[in-house]
Amino acid sequence: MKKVQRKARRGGVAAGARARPQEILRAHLEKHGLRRSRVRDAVADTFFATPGHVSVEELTGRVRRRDPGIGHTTVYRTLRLLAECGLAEPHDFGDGMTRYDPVREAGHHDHLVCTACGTIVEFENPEIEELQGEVARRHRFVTENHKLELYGRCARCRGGRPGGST
Amino acid sequence: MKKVQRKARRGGVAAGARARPQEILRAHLEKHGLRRSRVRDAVADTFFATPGHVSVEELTGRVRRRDPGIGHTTVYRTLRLLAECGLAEPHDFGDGMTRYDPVREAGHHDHLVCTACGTIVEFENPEIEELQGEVARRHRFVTENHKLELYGRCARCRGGRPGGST
DNA sequence: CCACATCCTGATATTGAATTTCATTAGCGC
DNA sequence: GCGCTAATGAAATTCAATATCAGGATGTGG
Repeated sequence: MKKVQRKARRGGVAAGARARPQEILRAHLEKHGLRRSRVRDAVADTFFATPGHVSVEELTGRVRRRDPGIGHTTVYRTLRLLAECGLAEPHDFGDGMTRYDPVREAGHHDHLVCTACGTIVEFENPEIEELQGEVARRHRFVTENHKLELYGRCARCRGGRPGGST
Repeated sequence: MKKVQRKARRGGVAAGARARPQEILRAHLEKHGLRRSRVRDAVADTFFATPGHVSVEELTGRVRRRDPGIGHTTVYRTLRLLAECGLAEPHDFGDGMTRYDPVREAGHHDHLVCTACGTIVEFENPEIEELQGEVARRHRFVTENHKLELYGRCARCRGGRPGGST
């Protein structure tokens, strides 16, 4: 009906990614006849040195501390590359821009987002994943991807007050 | 840290909404010193007559079939109003625009999205909700909201081929 | 080491959803 | 009706994301 898959891309090496990120990227480049470059490396290295959930703008800033001339266009492109080979995962946490998570280990993780301070906490929960699989199966879907985000207020932001629940 | 709550708004009457939507909206307007208007009613009525997951653009089209002069600005504003009193729920399914779900009954529902044809299927799963609650509690969050979306290919779009899984 | 085809880069322009602005119109208490 | 104030919608604006394109970098074959 529409073009829904734009963001939810996923490339070759995905679920069981083990080799070092640089290796995976290099393989991906080679496979597609793409070239390495100083700039590309700078963006990728910087990306993997961040704690996570960076926006493109933030990452551009970080990269420029190392190499001031780098354009945001290239950062966008490199992040897309990383997303294509499963090394970066795009997220929309509702603040108007896409944030990218570096994918370091195999396990998928989901997020708790504090609506007050913006803190993002990661968690894994195999039981939920299992139930999701059941739901998909029941509806005859083959899932490629999923996202789960819980929005609320973290302990610090509630600062003592009790508060409700979902 | 940032302004994360822009989209994930939620107003007064929320979880157990029972009264007719029009009543809830009217109460919300009165409470905030806002006025009813022909246009507002047209947008709200049209919205509740849609099957769901409409984009603003689509809804504007539908509303204009009833009242051609209506501007998209007003549709945006009215949807925000509806979201504020818990009658509409904004979603980002990754196709570049926000889609709104009319909230008719109490139960929260989540979505299966086909990445091929764009079909959106709703489902409810109390067990998952329960596990989500546990996760939040474990991290000392009080959740206000959550979203869970499973992306994959529906039976029709797979057209026989088997395919993998998450 | 060089030439060349091709990819990469980044300034700039463009897109498109969403919001703001603002002059005008409409709702509502009196 | 009167007057206050909110609502409306055309137009302008914002802003993340993408496209364009001239010039630079890269790697290959000779």
